Amino acid sequence: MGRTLTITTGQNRQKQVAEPCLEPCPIERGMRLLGGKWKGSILWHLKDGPVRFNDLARQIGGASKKMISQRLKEMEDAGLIQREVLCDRPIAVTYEITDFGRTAIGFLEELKTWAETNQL
Amino acid sequence: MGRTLTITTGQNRQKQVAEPCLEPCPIERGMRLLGGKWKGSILWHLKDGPVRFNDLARQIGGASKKMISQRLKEMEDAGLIQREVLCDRPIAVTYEITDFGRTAIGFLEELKTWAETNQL
DNA sequence: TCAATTAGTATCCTTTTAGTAACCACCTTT
DNA sequence: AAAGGTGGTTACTAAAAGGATACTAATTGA
Repeated sequence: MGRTLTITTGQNRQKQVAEPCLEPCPIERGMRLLGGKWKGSILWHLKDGPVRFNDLARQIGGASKKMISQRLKEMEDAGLIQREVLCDRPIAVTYEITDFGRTAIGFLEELKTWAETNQL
Repeated sequence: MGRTLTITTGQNRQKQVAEPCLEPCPIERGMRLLGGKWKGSILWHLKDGPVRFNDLARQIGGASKKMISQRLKEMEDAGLIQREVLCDRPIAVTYEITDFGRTAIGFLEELKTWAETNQL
């Protein structure tokens, strides 16, 4: 057993934990970035190269264009992906995974195989 | 580049993707189990042994008892954890990670270090 | 007796999320 | 012209999530 959970009872005779999670711990904060609905899927679909908006929306069946565009914006703000306008007048946009975003792929891979091996 | 994204235009002249995600792919399904708010944290806190309800609630600052009990129930239904009544009349309950739940710890560990090394 | 503990539940309320559908401007193809 | 494409946005709605507070009933300790 690694961690010890110490509970002390102070002179106010109120219980307190030695190491409470001061608000969100790393796991929680990581989840905020990648745990949102469709976020993992989106990042996963970008891992093999830039993808255009409508193609992405077509690939991720079940998510509406509204969802996709919302999540893309959030993920761009988080630095996970990058939006690039290839040209306007035929407008063309691609979304590309950033170096930072790529650091999360290993973890998504593990999640994927975990889900698959446990037939979820 | 591993995956090829083939888009065909049928005789109805409507675009379609070769391999659309038929509803939620493994990543999405995995996230449904572990991605909920506080779920990762809860599982993490159980990894070193059984913990009692109120201790858990004290450790995870920021989450209300209502949240904790809701999440615990969902995670028990998913088979990730196990509830055990030690005795009633002084009521005492512990929550313990199951073998299945333990299979997810590696992945949470990766998420944790990912979040920490990128100072999220 | 008073305060705190145990493990939750109940209620109310507000906020957030998610989904549908329509719509935009502009361009290309038939 | 009509239909389809591009990349989205807007409005509306329903559902879910989350927070705050109070409460239970039995027990323990000062």
